[in-house]
Amino acid sequence: MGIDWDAIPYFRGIDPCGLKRIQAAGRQHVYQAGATIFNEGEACAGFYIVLDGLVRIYRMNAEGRLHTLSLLRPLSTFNEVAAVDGGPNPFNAVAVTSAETLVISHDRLLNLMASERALLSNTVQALAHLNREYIERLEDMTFRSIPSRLAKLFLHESTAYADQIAEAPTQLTQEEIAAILGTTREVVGRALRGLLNAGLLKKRGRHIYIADRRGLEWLAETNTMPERVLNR
Amino acid sequence: MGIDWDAIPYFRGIDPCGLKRIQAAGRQHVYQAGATIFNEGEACAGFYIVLDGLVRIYRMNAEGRLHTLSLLRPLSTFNEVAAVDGGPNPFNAVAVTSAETLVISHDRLLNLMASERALLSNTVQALAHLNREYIERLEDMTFRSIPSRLAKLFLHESTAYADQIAEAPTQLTQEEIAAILGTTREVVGRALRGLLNAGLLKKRGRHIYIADRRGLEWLAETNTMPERVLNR
DNA sequence: CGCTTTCTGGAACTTTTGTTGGATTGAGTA
DNA sequence: TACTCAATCCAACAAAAGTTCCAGAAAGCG
Repeated sequence: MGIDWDAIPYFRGIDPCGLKRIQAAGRQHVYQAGATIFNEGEACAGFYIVLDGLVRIYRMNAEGRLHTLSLLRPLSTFNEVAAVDGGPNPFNAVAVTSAETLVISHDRLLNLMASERALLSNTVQALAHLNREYIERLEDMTFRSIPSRLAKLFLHESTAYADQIAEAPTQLTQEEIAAILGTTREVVGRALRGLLNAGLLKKRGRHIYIADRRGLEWLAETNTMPERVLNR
Repeated sequence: MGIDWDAIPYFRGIDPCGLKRIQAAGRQHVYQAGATIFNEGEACAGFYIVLDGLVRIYRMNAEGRLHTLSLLRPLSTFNEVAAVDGGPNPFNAVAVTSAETLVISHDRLLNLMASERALLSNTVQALAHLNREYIERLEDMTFRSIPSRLAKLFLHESTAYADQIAEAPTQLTQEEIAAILGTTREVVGRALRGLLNAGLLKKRGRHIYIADRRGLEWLAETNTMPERVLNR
């Protein structure tokens, strides 16, 4: 099956010939659910493209608590940093579901960047974008409370799927959410209860829906619970 | 006065002719102590090189608490992310002391990168490096306690100046340290007292010295106070 | 279906961090 | 020297986050 290269920012504007060389430089890998893709600190594993499945990028502290930096779906890329500078992998990667990836080694990536001008400048753009994301997350961790980060997560996940009023990151367990926010399950449960009580979220059966988008936005931005606005 | 271009990673390996063109593309700016260089969210201010003085890169939350992302000395660079993607500045920059900078606008930087191959690939490396730093700081914020972050800061600052056993970031006020760690002055004071009591740091007059490097490293890595090792 | 496993709800408690406010020190300056 | 301003110290308190524990609910499976 062909890959939709244009859906991956790194490969935009590269001619078919170049794409062929890139594909030839890559190796495909299949992972079972739960399989480790690579570990933090190990020698550079190369540049990865998720072709199928779900991949978790995470870090773990000494006590075993883990922080999910991202959950990646197909056509997302990861480990660009190590792939580019050849240093050790900056985080762990694991296949959440069974997954398939395309890997380009550090050496080959450098070669490709040397011959494909567009790849090089796309990489600059992509790295800049990544940087912005990290700065944002860093500020979330320093300035925002957990309810606020949770609100942000709901807003983000809901718009990611569709702009419907009601969608929500409901397939995520509290454990997963905790790992994303960098806290523990209990705390997430408490915060979730808080948002439900405040009327920002609503539960129907298993699923949680956004009840008050404005309120969530307020909470996400200001870190304070919105005054109970009962105008609806 | 000439600039030591080789001391700036971005410009390594560029021939004198290219350096001349780069310098020609830059504009020099002088700032008084306390002057704002640019603000977060504003249109891209370009690529900055600190030529003289001390520059603070920071973010601020709604309540006015500020988070110092870095304090930059001469020949450091900043705002590369916005300069490269042309987006809004991701943080604020202010001259702490009177300062001098060289600025290259987004447009000109793109032109230079188009003609100077080495600049382009150096930028990829530099952005990757920046990324690693942010990942590291993100993990510090998620996993480490304030005493632990403080220990890390002391270790980092002390080695930054010299590898002497006793140096310490003592010219920083508690207020400054608090902004770097993303907390408040009081908390820093308390943590500092804790490290002094634990015998990890020592105070002589105004200055604070590292008394037990091993202990600090332990604290920075494990987040737990080292058992009182009285073997000295 | 019954059993096991995973996920959730929620209370009670501890620890850490943030906040407030007053006392003290010390460097610089009139 | 006396005054002033900034930095520090420290205690007491408030709030947020982390921990422990147990009881139910739902999902998956033999």
